[in-house]
Amino acid sequence: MSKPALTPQENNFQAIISHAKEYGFVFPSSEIYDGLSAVYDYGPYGSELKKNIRDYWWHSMTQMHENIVGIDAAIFMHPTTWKASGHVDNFSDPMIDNKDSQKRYRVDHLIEAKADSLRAAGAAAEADALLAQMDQLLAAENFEGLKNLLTEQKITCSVSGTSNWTDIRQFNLMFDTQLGSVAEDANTIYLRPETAQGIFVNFLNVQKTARMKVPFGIAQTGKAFRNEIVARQFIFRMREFEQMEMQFFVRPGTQMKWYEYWKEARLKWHTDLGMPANKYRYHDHVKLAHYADAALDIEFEFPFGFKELEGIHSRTDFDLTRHQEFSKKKQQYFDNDIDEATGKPYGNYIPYVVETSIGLDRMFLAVLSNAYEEEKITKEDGSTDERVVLHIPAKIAPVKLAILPLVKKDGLPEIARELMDSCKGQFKCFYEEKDAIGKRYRRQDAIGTPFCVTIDHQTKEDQTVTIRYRDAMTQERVHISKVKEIVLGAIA
RNA sequence: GCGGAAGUAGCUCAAUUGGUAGAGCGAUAGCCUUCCAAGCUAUAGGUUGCGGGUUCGACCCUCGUCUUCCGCUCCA
Repeated sequence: MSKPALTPQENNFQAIISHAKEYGFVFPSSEIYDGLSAVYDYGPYGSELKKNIRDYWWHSMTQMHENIVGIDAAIFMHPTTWKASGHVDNFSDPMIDNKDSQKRYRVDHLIEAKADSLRAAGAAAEADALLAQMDQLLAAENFEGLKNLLTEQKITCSVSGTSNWTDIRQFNLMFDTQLGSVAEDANTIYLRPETAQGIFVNFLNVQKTARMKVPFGIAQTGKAFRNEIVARQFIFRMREFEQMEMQFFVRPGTQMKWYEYWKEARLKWHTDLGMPANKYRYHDHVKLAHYADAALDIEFEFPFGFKELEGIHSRTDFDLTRHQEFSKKKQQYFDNDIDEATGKPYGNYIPYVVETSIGLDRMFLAVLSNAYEEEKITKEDGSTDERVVLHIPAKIAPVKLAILPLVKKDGLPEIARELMDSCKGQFKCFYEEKDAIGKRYRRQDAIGTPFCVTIDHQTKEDQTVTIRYRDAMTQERVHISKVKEIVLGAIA
């Protein structure tokens, strides 16, 4: 068996991963100990880029929308939170593999399918009994019993047609740990598998203290943790990842209007950043999660195909209602606005929620893979060359401006240092006087610096410098005093 | 998790049938002073992913393990 050739896209993805490591964007976690599966660290330029993406999002949410405020909730939450949210019940599924076909199934799906076929054959009572038995075994976490049930019911794999099953295993997607220093007194708590619940449990705190009126939103960025069975594709699916999400609380009945609004608004956020529209598409969910009445993904064309980048979910009043039930604390809002239909205030209700949730690490990967180019250059003498350049939008580029004295003598470094000092308080700058100027330009290309400024001997005569643009590789002379405003203009 | 493939310096790769690792690029320091990586000098950097086994001797053979990639699978 020969090794299948890599497609150009896969090849490109490998190159992006290598580039990310080589230039200090993303490192495998604990690499000196052979790494830790599906965990990555962000390096000097990676952490700048990630922070810039987060800031751009935060700014667009909490600063550009007067009715959105932010919070920063803890990763640890009361364990009941996850019972209310449904994660305890729905986030851990008993799985089983068929040894012949090597297909994996959720045990409950297999049994439900059998029940459906029984019902179709007119044995509705038998089907109900089967499901009742399954629920009982699931509740008791009796995996042996469940496997016996599969055997008794002669449930087979649809691919191999055999019932050569492995043992049932539980995959709990939530990480747990102990709260409290004394083990026997400890309670099991979970690392949050999503950030959303931190917003829901603070709904009234925020609404009251910030004096918010429906419709309004609460934004948050932060880490979430999922013990994925398979976590792969670089930073696309990690066990520890960062979400940027906003829960928008609306009057019941208006959720579809807001769902449409945020569907448009969120795609616009991406294109406003300069990301290409043709690499985006919507993907409507056909099968909805238990909490949603509408849901879609904004997908991005990664090097390995179109994949989910962001989700827009109409979560109804599911979460707040559940928290009200479990906490016994009312989660309602009093709406003083007049309902034109009745002439009276809308009164008390539990708001509906439209969620926008984007993976920061995925956005990082989208930006990086979109930016990466191995560009062929034709030089003035007709020979060709190649450069690796990251076309990162200037707004979020790790370094905005590189300041380069043409030579490191004749007083040029002093002028360059002066410019450096006047700019570095406003945006991230990089100073370098080593090596030929062309080499320094290429190094900046590799980390996506949009502007380079070169101080030469003419600068001493007329205070002009050369500003060189990353994408077009063109350059022009401008007065040294204009440099700061050119950069600020591009990143505002 | 299953199946397949791969791990040698920061990167790309070498190293006859098994004989105790080299190059280019890159990096660092200096010289040169030149607007798109190409000059000169020097330096650093590897228990060959890790751990056993076979052998006089292992980068090479073998077993295990870790990591990564591909295909399934899973994914609020």
